[in-house]
Amino acid sequence: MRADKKPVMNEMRKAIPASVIRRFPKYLAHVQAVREVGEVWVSSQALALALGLTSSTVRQDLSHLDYSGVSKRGYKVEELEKILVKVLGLEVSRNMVIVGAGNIGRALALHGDFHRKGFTIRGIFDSDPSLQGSRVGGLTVQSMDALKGAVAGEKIDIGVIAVPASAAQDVADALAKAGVKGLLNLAGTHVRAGEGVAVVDVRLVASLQELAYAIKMFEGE
Amino acid sequence: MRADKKPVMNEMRKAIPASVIRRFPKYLAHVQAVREVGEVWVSSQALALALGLTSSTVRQDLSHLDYSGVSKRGYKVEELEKILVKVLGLEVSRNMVIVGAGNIGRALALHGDFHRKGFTIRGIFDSDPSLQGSRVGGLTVQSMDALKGAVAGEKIDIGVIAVPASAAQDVADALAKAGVKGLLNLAGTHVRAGEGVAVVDVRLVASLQELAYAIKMFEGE
DNA sequence: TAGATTGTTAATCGATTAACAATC
DNA sequence: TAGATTGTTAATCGATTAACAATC
Repeated sequence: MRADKKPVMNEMRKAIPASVIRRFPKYLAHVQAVREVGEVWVSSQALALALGLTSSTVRQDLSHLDYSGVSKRGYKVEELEKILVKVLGLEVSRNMVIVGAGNIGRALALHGDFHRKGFTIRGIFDSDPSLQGSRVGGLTVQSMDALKGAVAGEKIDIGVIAVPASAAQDVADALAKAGVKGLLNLAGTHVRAGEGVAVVDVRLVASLQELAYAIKMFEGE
Repeated sequence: MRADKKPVMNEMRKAIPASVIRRFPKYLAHVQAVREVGEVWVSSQALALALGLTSSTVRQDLSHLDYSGVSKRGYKVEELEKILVKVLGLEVSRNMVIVGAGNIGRALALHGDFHRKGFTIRGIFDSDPSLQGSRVGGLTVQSMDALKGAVAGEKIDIGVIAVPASAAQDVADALAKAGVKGLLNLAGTHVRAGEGVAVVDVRLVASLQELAYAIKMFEGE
């Protein structure tokens, strides 16, 4: 005996599948590139070719958006960009902190692209006292004790895990406890996070291992 | 009228699905971690819990390997590690070059983890003359003209694309022409490569945008 | 107009999950 | 031995592709 479904689903749009959401950033990057080159229209064919998909997949994906293309012409580049930005929630810019001031952590802190795309790094932290106090771009490496206050005080949404695998789960826990809502995990291990904290893995070594497999296959075992 | 299938498929093992191959690095990382901690056996349950999978998925995945677990005990950590290393083709170490000596390129060049995992960076290249000649760890930034010779001379298997999106396809073409068999793409755009060249994307900005979506959803639109 | 391209439905394909006999 | 865990088959679920009427 289950509870009935809501009799009227007012304004209830069905969720967009994760597989589709993961492709949206690719569409967005392409659409921004062609806009800068002055294109006004882009077809599902052209998108498919540029992104290594089928036009059928493209049309299916874009049908989840609150925007329709035009027969015979395709999608208006400017409109498509606008709606993708909106769906992904990119009109608001997000603040991040990085935990781990090794090579990777420091590089990410210096990487201008993130800021340009609306993700601003507000702090960098490391448990190693010998790194604390050193400068990384405009930031100073702080101790882990300072994490909680910074996240609360500066409205930090995203924590970046740039520490060795052995420390990754502890850092994830500390970031979640400090109140971030998303974790970007560059450590090679899986980290668990509670309800209300999203985790996305950046597969650095894993991607190289994937390549190693592909290369081995090419070589014919 | 098609050609008949080979009547006898001697030693023909069916290909392992890409979805499974992408999970193998995660299994491997975990198995190495628990080995270092002294564990001898690991069950599909334990693996599932640690990696955020179901035990059913774990058993399906591992059934593609040329190794069987043991009823009541699970999988032998040491054996599982060995077979995963073998399947992924990680007994041979691979040489890489990095194209792009910006923050990300330099950080990857300095990142010791890759070497430790069997991926050694043999050169770093940039088209910007003001960067050429500068030192990055033990390497000197070289011009793009030097790329072809280096790849041929040093048996380079993998090229890392660490340039802005606008240059990514050109760099991919240059690397493929120079003879690499795999591309690790850190630029935000899709790159195409011919037959015999594998491409794996590292989703840096895309992952942040995925997080932005998840965070927007938590916040309730 | 004629032709090209969308949005959508249906078909196919593949991946995940459930279930359970075999087994140590 | 009894109980726990594997390997595998079958069922389910979801994602991709094909096809085509609607349309500008």
